[in-house]
Amino acid sequence: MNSISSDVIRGYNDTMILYLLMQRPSYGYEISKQIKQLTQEKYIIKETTLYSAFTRMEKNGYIESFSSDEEGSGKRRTYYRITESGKNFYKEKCREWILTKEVVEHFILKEEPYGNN
Amino acid sequence: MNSISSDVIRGYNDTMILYLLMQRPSYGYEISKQIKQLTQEKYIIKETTLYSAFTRMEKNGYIESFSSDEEGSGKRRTYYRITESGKNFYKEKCREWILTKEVVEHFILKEEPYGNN
DNA sequence: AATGGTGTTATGACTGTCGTACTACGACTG
DNA sequence: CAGTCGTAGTACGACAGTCATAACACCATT
Repeated sequence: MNSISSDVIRGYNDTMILYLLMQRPSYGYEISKQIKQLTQEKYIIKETTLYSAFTRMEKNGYIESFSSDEEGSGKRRTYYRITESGKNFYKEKCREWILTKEVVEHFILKEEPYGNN
Repeated sequence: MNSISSDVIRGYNDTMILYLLMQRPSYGYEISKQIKQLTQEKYIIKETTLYSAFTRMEKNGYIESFSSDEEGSGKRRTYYRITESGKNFYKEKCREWILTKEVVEHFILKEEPYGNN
């Protein structure tokens, strides 16, 4: 087992999604692909987690949805864009991450890279 | 607000507790004090969270409880010590933390220390 | 016609954390 | 000596985020 449990990443799903939405509006399937790629498959977000994050964050005013009235075909997608409030939330989360790192690292023992046991 | 939300630290409460139990057997109240001190009050674990972590981890075989038949007075305490299985779990969690850091940091923008906007 | 990739939604369960409240003992203090 | 503070733990029910499972729908390729 060398991937990441959800309890550990919990609380950063929103941050990840918002980070990607800060670059450009996007939709569920694309976001999930990007997370997979960026983390080299170390973290793969579950569909249900992703979509429920969307609805939660929309309810909180962090993102806004709009339909892709793309000229072309019938692929129905719901796009999301980040709001100002969402940007602020994201920045707060980034600050919180710095703190969290500090806190957690007090409780982590690093193994010797050339351990001899 | 400059402390840490529980969703973010969730999944590391166990790790923190186990870290402290690796140094010596201990009990709830002491553990909670130590976490508070070590993090300079940046993180304060809730009683209920702590004690439910104890019962969960004992059930999972990561820790064992024993009563303090301390010679002295009637202070009733339940001590816990870490098991071999608990040590392994802890080490796994440390490895996972390294991974998690890598993963999350892909999605974090660091603010310029001398930002000029 | 079947499969695989794209794209989303619904439902109900589970788990860890939390708020609130309570018990209990000892020591200090006004 | 009643009240408060620090120590130490437990009970209960609620809640939020994640998950497993499943289904729907369209398109392209085989």
